Amino acid sequence: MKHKGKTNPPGRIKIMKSFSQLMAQKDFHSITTAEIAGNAQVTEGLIYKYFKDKKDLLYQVLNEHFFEFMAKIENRIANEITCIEQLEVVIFSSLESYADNRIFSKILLLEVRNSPEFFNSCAYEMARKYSRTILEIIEKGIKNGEIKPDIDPYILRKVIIGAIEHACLGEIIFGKELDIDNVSTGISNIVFNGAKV
Amino acid sequence: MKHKGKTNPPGRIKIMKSFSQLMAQKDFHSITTAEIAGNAQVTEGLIYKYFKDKKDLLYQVLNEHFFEFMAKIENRIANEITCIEQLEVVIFSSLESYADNRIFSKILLLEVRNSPEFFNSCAYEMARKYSRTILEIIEKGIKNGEIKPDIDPYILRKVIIGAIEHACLGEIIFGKELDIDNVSTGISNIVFNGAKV
DNA sequence: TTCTGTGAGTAAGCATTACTTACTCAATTG
DNA sequence: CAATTGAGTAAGTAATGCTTACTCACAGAA
Repeated sequence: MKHKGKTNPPGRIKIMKSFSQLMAQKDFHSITTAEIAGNAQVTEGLIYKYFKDKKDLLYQVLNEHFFEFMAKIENRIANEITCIEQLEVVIFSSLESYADNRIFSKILLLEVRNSPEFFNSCAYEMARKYSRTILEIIEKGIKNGEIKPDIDPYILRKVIIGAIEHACLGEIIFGKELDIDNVSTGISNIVFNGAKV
Repeated sequence: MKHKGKTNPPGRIKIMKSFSQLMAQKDFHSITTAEIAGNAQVTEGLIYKYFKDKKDLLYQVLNEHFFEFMAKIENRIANEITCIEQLEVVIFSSLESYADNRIFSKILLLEVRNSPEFFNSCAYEMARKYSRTILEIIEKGIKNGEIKPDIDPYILRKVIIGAIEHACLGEIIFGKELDIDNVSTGISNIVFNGAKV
């Protein structure tokens, strides 16, 4: 019998917690279902009552984190007036969220992208929304004259998201400390003012 | 008996070719050793004569591609005089290489980063070299007055590499066509001249 | 020529792992 | 109280990555 998603039984919660803990220690593929179950003090079979497969568990954990991430960012954007300031807030908040939620960033930036199923998942819808938000701010900024009219908004978005994600990779992979203020103002400075003298 | 690496027997070549073909079709984890061997018309056991494990095969294929990648970039850099032009060449050539070598970019940007062993591999050494080259150009550009002195070279590098990699992800994941000229001049324009009016 | 060592390649098995099936038990609900 | 439903379990299965013990061909030394 499959889980309908109406309730949230303790077993389901324990499994997700256990899995999150393990994700902090090692990569997805080297985590076994036996390990997840053992760590959650549940039997292996129960995992498959609540999750289609191991990857579905990954996506659902990711999704939970994504909600918080988006809520925080959208709140902060609402407090800014100019488009440049809004983009600066996106850069800062993204870095901050990635930095103090290692599991989230690890899953999103390293684990899910290689499996095609992800792009049909609920978590991917959130990612698109985030991306769309950034594009809309850029387009608004071009219209109201804050951003140069000859800039391609899609490319500017690529630069911004790319910079954010790459800045976090070092942190995630090597556990390096990330100076969020420094890096976020650094990125903003380059992207908005340019590096050339 | 383990392979010493002195010769390059036909079986080894067939295995690498077969694996590359399969990587073009699906992701690493859903390729089985049986499939690799079958496609190469070799027995499964032979894989483990030439490669430590499945991942080692992945790294060795990646490494081969990396050599060409680096050779091309270094050649082109040598033809440019100013640092800005050199960085523009790095951006253009990276996009070009990623775009017309899907397997290489797929492996490097999607498959290897999540496994810690990669960072002890030979291929990772190449990646570091690439990264170091970019940093050195930036530092030279700051010294000779082409690049603003208040720019943090590490952050500028993050922005450049991040933009390149993110621009390629869409291509790799969704098979979208990438307008290399347009994207590379777009990235250069933003990074060097800034997006703000 | 014969002997010997070595590298290429194979066949069959082993251990682990993701996932399934058929079940129990307790709690609701009509 | 009977019936149904959801939480949880125990034991298995198929498949997959990897290992082991082997054969065969052949190049060079004696």
